[in-house]
Amino acid sequence: MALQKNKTRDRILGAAENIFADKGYHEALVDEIAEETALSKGGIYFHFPSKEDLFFAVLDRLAARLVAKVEKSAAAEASPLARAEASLVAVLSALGRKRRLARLLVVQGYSIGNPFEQKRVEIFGQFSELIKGHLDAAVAAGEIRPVDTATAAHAWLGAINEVVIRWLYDGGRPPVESLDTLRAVLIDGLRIEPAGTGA
Amino acid sequence: MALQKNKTRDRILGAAENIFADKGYHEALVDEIAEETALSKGGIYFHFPSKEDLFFAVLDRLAARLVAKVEKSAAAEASPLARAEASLVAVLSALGRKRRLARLLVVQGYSIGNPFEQKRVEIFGQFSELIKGHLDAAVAAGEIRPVDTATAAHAWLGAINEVVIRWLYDGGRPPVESLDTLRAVLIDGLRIEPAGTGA
DNA sequence: CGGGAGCGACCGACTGGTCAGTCGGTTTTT
DNA sequence: AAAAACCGACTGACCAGTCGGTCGCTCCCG
Repeated sequence: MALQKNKTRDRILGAAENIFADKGYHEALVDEIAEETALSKGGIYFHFPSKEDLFFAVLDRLAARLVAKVEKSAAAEASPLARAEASLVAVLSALGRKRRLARLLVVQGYSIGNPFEQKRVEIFGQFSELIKGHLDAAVAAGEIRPVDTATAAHAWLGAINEVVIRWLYDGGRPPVESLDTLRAVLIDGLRIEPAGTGA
Repeated sequence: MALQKNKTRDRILGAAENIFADKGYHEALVDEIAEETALSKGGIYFHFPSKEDLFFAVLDRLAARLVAKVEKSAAAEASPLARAEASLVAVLSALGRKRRLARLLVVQGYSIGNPFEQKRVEIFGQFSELIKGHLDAAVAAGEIRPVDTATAAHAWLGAINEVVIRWLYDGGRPPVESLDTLRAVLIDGLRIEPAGTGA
């Protein structure tokens, strides 16, 4: 019956979420998901046409849950900027509460296996060290406020990363043309203006 | 001879860079790389112990080139903040000039195949739309300066993404504890302060 | 009221294609 | 002649997806 069908579907989605979160897409076997569901491989394929579709369904479900949560927190605020800020808080705390799901949504989704993620972290680390060095110096020189420069450096990197990705996929204008906006977003908030208040 | 060996090694790295950039890790076949190098598979394996090692060597080479370029531009500037900003510019323009390599370094390195990247873009798109909406409203309400809200939203997302990733791997404090820094970096630069100058 | 036809849900052994990596052998260099 | 560089057919493991079949339920017909 239809009800039963959806219940099983959900069971599969739940199990798949676990397995994918633990192992990433390539490492996860459909047979494992079947076992965790107490179903057979055929049973899985009765509900989903392919492993890929199953994976996407898992991601969709996860993203939908997160979007709902974020929108709810935003709705509680009065001003637009406060709503924006509330979204920021909501995403960070939601992801922070569920490490495994964060992993799935944020990296595993497009990852390849553990050593690869390690390498990615290593390479990005080089760049964030570089940025952090400059920010530290800027703090020391009194050019910017004394923030947590490590985190700020990661934020910079992430921002750059994402802007480049959007350019790669949306085929929009090259990343350099986003510079003004990035400067406004990333730098101006840190700056100690001669005329400004500071904190 | 040693020199010859390194020359061949470089030829392999170059070919591998191309293939990996085009197809991503999983889709790229060692046989293809061999063909592009005008070498046999065995020849490749004489120089690299595994496909994975080869891939990492490609990434290392790429990252090293980029780091060098970035450090060079930074060195030309006088103040720390200017050096930080120069790095930002250098990364963006370097990646912007070489789309394929950007792809390799920024996404393919830890990607899984095209449909997956598509899905990732789709899901992240939902969130950036959400953020963009709030930023647009904040602009309309005169709370923040009129920046390119789409780009700003992507920058936000990327920053969040990266902060979460660092937490996942470095096992540091949960992401929410980075909030103050993120607020400083992401929000304060946009804010139109009652006392501030603005532009 | 029994039986059997139809069907949705599920089973699990099997197939077919794919590739990373190997290895005995050949060529080139020193 | 020894070693280094390279060849390429082959293997072994892997795993997504298939397919003929089972099981239990409902509904209709005699």
